Amino acid sequence: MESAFTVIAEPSRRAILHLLASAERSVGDIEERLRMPQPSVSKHLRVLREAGFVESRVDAQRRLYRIRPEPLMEVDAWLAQFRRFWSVHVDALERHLDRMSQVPAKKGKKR
Amino acid sequence: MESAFTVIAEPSRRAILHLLASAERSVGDIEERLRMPQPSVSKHLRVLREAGFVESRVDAQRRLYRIRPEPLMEVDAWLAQFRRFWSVHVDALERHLDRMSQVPAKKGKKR
DNA sequence: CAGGTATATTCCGTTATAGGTATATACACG
DNA sequence: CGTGTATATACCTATAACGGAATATACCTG
Repeated sequence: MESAFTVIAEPSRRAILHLLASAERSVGDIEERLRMPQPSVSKHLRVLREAGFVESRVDAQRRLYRIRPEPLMEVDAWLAQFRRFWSVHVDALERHLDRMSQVPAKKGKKR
Repeated sequence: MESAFTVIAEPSRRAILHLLASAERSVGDIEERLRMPQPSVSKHLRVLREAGFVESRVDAQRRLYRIRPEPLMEVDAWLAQFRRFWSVHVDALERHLDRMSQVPAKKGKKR
């Protein structure tokens, strides 16, 4: 199977995923929003589907596609090993925000 | 310039980045740890360098390569739009771990 | 400056993939 | 059941990228 990384290497596929991030959409919907030929959309959706990024359900003649998170989580997990390279900046920002907000959050575990 | 996504689509390049995540390394070091021909290593390092993933410094005849976080941060930023798809599960895991750990962390903001 | 070590580059052949066009399948509805 | 709409697939071509082998460059040391 295609690796999650090679699948999202394609700009059109990232654009499709971006669209689906906000809502479930039909092929024709994607086609017109991205101004992309319909066979291209279908082909990219096939790749996305086979790699587990999306799933579809039938609605009359249309197929409605939506995000499946698993492969994206895999990418996220791979990225984890590098977060310490920029977490120092994030921590600095966090400290800054802590100083700014004078009301201490009682249950401070959630961001 | 090559997109950060296409650069990390290559398994050998992800392997190199993984190695560099733990320490700065020379080309020969990478070569033997990954059992990969030296020209391949150099060529992948060139791609990584030109895309901003790594930088090198000179140490006698050797070049020592280390991570630069910017392109990885870009990938991380792109992933952000999808986190809500699995954050519910992460929260569930977090609650589970909270229940498991009977000693409440006094300064619970850091993990 | 000669020889050795470390790394980079060039050249080449193979292969995978994206895009375009045409066509096929699926479903709805009169 | 025929026509229109929505989506999928097949076929083809061009191009880009990887890997391998050979070679070039850089730098150190005696």
